[in-house]
Amino acid sequence: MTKRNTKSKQAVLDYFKTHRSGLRPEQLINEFKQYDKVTIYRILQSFLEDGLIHKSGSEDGVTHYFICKTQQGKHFHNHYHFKCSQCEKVICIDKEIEIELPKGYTLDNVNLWITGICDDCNKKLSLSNSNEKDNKS
Amino acid sequence: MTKRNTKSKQAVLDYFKTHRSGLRPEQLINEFKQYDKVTIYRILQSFLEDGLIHKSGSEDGVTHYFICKTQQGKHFHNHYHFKCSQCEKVICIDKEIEIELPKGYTLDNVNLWITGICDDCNKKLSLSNSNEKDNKS
DNA sequence: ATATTAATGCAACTAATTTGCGTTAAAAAA
DNA sequence: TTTTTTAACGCAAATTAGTTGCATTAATAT
Repeated sequence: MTKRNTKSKQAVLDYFKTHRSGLRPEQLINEFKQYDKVTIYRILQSFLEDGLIHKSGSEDGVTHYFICKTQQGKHFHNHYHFKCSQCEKVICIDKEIEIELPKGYTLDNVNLWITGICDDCNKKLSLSNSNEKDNKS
Repeated sequence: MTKRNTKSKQAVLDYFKTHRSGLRPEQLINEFKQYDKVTIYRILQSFLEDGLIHKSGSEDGVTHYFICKTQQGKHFHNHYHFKCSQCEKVICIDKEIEIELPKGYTLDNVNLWITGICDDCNKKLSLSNSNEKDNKS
């Protein structure tokens, strides 16, 4: 028999769709307390198999899942992950990356994580900086 | 008091120096059975603090450690990690990567993992392929 | 409606890493 | 060189992330 559509799967998929950012299993487990963590892991596994999401470990070793914008199975060198070190949000940015490998090397897959400050946080930071200047005691 | 130089630390550092490839804790634990695994983890932690090595999680979530060629503390966008899916070796390749971030985003750190086939394995593969052709039964 | 079996919940397990604590051994001080 | 100080060590136990087994529940094909 084929796969089944269940409430839990639907709920998790909806959650992915309303969150641009990458999601950690732990986040989902907390968000969906009504379901067992095993169920969450199995749902993620199932979505992976269906090519609905993709998985990537951040530089500090934490697994993140991302909804796939294009469902072409594998995800090649046309996106990367950005983690804001201020708000901790992770987003998946679609942009071609130029990779030049040494002679004789061939490429299968690319996993690129960038840490930095996102636009929102940069704006907030520059705002609070100028406030500090104004209100110095 | 400051940090101490011990036999175990020296041995692990030497091991790093004689291995171009990235090392997993598990590998080191096996290599240095004379030391407790906790000691290995603490040595790695200590080297990290001293900027002697850097840490990076591969796309399948396995932590790897790399000796730092330049000891300038942080490691910025001038290297990436290549894992050969044939021989499983991981090497750190120094090569500038062009990263173009969306407007308003600023960059701290880059962690790039590439999976593919290395030069050595590609050669072996093409060799065994041509042998197959010659010796077909 | 009923039968089939995918999906679930719970408990227990595994692997990777960390913490606590008493002991050992670098290296600073005597 | 000997003594003292405490960083580093070894061992056991804890923690965290993720997995497995199995009996039960609920989608869905008949």
